[in-house]
Amino acid sequence: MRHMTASPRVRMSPDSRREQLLDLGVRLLATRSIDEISIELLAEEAGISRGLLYHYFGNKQDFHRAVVRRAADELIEVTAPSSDTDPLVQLMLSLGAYVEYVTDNFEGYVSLVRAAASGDEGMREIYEEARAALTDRLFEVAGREQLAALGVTDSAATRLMVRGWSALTEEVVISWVRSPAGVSRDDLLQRLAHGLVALVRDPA
Amino acid sequence: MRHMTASPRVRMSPDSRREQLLDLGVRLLATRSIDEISIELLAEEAGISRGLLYHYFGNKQDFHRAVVRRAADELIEVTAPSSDTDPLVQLMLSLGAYVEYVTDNFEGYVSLVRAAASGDEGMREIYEEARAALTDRLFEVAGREQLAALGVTDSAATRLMVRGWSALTEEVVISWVRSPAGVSRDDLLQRLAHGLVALVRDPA
DNA sequence: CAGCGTATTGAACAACCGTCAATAGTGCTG
DNA sequence: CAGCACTATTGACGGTTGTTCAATACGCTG
Repeated sequence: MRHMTASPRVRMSPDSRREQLLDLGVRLLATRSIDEISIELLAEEAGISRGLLYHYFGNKQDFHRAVVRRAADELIEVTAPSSDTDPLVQLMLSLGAYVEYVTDNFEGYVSLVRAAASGDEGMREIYEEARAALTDRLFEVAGREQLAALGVTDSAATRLMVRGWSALTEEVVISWVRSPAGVSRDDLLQRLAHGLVALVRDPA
Repeated sequence: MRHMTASPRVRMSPDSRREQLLDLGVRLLATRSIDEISIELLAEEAGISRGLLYHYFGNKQDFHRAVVRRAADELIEVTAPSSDTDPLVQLMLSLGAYVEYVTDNFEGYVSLVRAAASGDEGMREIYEEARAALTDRLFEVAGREQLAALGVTDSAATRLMVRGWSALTEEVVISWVRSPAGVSRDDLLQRLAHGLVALVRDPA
């Protein structure tokens, strides 16, 4: 039963206030889509006036972008690459961490993906960066030689398919978490990992 | 130079009025995202009052859904399956038609995909149906035996990967149309088609 | 051409975004 | 410890857009 006491006025340091608002934004993202987070709602939930938000973020769009960026950063951090030498093992581990994140953080993750697909250009840019960060590191650890050994060469077509695989993975994992339908976690990871290799391998 | 004459009041039959509004909605979708189509804008563009829209559609959400449903139906119709017997040829032809549609109708298509990813549940439902219609027919024409010959059996895992392949195809085609980066149309189609087969084939 | 059904309007209300001058915490200074 | 300055914070205001509803007028019918 909070909110009963309309505390008079709390003056915080700009940093902690900003932090508080961003955290709250990410937390709210688990319950509603990004554009259901109105300034109105956020201000009330944070116990501040609407006007204050504009002291920290230029406008609603800016705030939304900042929230999404933070959520994306969390995702990237949590699914950080391990230090295994075998690129396929590496891939499986990363995928596993990713699946775990989506599982534990389902609603929030869905909101993140949705936000990325919104009309806003800057929003999509943020998400593109995050996606790139997630996939690029998979290829960085595997040297050019190791990739060649798998029948993979770097090319525009390859990059295109990797991008596609990202979209596939998102869709499949979200769908799987919603209803696994008897598909085991290991099977899922196997198919995704092998899928990437198959999609990216040079045509015979 | 329309809009100069604020024609006094035109009384149309409910059917043609509804049609006009939906068509206009789809047309506007080529220029802006779905939620940039405000009632305000639409009413002005259609030369009617804002209030009238509520005579035909319950609210903005309903109208947006109707517009997206219509756009999705157009896509399905345009990429209708041919009558070739070889499922792989069939797939290539369908994919070709799809790529052509996206090319000719780029902005509108992007808006459609974005709308589908919006927060609205009903919106996504509409899009899910459309996606299912697009992929299901690929598998219907190929009989169970033909699929078996390709090493494919129907299962939850298969359906999951098909769904993922849809997302992949969307992403890849949109990305390719934006910047082909030297990848030929044939190469694109080849990779998508082979990709589907590889993703869906039973694990060795 | 009068009358009727209903397509259509426009005013009114609500919710929300964004701005800005005024207010009041907080730390510093003498 | 009192006063001061800095600035975080507020609240009221104007503008846009979604939604409702009683009043209006178009076009058909007898």
